[in-house]
Amino acid sequence: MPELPEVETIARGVHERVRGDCITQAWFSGLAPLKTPAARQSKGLAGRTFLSVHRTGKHIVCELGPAGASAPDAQWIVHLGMTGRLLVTTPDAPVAPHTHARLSLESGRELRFVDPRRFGRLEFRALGKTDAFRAPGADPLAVTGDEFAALFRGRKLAIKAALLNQALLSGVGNIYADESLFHAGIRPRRAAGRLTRAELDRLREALRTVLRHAIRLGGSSVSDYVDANGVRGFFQLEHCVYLRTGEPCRHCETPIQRIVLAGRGTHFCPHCQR
DNA sequence: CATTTCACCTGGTGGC
DNA sequence: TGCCACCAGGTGAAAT
Repeated sequence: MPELPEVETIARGVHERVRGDCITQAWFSGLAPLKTPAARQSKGLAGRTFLSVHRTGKHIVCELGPAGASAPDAQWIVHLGMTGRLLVTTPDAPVAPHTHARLSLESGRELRFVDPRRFGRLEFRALGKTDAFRAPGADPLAVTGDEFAALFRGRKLAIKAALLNQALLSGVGNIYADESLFHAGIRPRRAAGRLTRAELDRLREALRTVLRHAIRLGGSSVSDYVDANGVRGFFQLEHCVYLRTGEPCRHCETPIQRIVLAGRGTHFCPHCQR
């Protein structure tokens, strides 16, 4: 489900609702997709307070510590995979199928992780023992033009595949790769290293514009994505190519084409993108 | 090494 | 209605 704009929306929502709240108890289902064993997560989470929650790449990073502390001494890192949701609820709210984590909070609310396909990941890090979490790739909203161009230099793979590589850029997924390539007028199969500097500048600008616009609209709700409060996003209404196979291009009316690239459905306008 | 393919899961949709 | 093929926001391991 979630790419940078969706993860950003969820992280902001969770931050607003749980900051300053202390975790009294943590429960995990037997099938929970865990990077850290359940016992260690439960023990580490209980008694710690949410100091802040933010996004890094597609990861939601919860900074944890003693109540009122200025610096965190632990992190809870949530990756939502394809179908993960992070929801703040009342404790009596019905428990959705595939709920894999429930964190009871001192305020009486719960933070719940729901993930039908279990492609997500939950990780607990005690800082000092482990380094603070860092996304491997550059942030597409902060990267400079020179840095952006350098990411793709000499690479033979398709630009779409390069955009999806989190070690290069962190946060771009299938929707926003397709949408930004459309806005930059670039075919997804073009070799990344063969793009001109002007094209790369256009692509970086398209990414920034599309991602920021999507964040403003609360992300894309393609099937069932919702934010921390259970509210859907609206950016799916702005999609120009993603999941619009056969429909007319919004600029030139040419039917949108679908190919498979890097194992993912890839959508583009054969007329507007060269 | 860089790049590609596939497995990991459940659920929704559309054709027959 | 049922069955089946195919598709879906991601990513890491294995293969090339």
